[in-house]
Amino acid sequence: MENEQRARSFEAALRRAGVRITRQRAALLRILAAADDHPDATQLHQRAMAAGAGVSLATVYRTLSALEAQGVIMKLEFEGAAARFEPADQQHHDHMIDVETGEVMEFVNDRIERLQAEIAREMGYDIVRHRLELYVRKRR
Amino acid sequence: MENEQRARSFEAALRRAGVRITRQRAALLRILAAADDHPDATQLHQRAMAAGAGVSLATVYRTLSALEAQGVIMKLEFEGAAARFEPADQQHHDHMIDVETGEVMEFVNDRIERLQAEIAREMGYDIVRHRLELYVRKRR
DNA sequence: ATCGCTGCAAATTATTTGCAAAATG
DNA sequence: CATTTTGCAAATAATTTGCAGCGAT
Repeated sequence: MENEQRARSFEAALRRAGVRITRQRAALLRILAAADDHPDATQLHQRAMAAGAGVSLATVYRTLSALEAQGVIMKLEFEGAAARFEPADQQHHDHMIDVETGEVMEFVNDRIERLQAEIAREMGYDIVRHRLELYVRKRR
Repeated sequence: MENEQRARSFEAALRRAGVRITRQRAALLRILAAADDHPDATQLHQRAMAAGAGVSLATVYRTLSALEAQGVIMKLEFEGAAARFEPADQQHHDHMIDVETGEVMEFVNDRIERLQAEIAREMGYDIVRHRLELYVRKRR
């Protein structure tokens, strides 16, 4: 499977930055590489435990911070919920959250991206990062 | 001053909804009516105390919840910070946060609003609410 | 053999809540 | 006067951290 491939590339990035790959981190990297549902710290902890990797929740948090600092994952803070995480090795995108089911979807829109940069520029600023979330409900 | 006017209109909305106007709430409403800097609960508490209104922080939180439920104020949850609040009697707008100073600015862009609705619609959803925040740095 | 990393439990931060007393409409 | 609302302190929830021992390079 290519998830293993992805996990290895994450490890490589970390090694390059001088971050040690421990048993716990290796396990979390594989779980993150396989996740496509934006899990939160508790879910990652449960998955790691289910996978037989003994990891404490504190270590999950510490690892997530390290991975975010290295640009391997991105932290997502949606309204009224624990922080969720997603691998960062993908195209930039924004999120759409179904308020009924909690499902998180991704979307890309270049026009919006350009308009944002334009707005910031007009006000004399450069965008460092941005956050665009659409809280939606399935149309009936 | 017209802030007093605004505070009264807030009170009217609450009375209409059967919410009691206590000394503490009246004080907070005036502080909110005069605030144009998106204060958080602690700041509102400090301002209320400074204004001589004895209010507990718990009451500040409970009042803010009530005001939000009545649509009098909006709660803003920016990255890595306590929730901030702003009066809701204004045109819809999004926020731009200077990552260096923490300053919060407002902006409106109809094209972005339309594009968002379009994106949701194309995916079969209706937008319930959305959040667009630009974290920026002053251009040099 | 270093120096970073982990587990555990205790500490933080922001916010919420139970309960008896106080205040509003 | 019937209900809300308040204050206080204790409870939560998510996340962070101190410290002593363990383990990766």
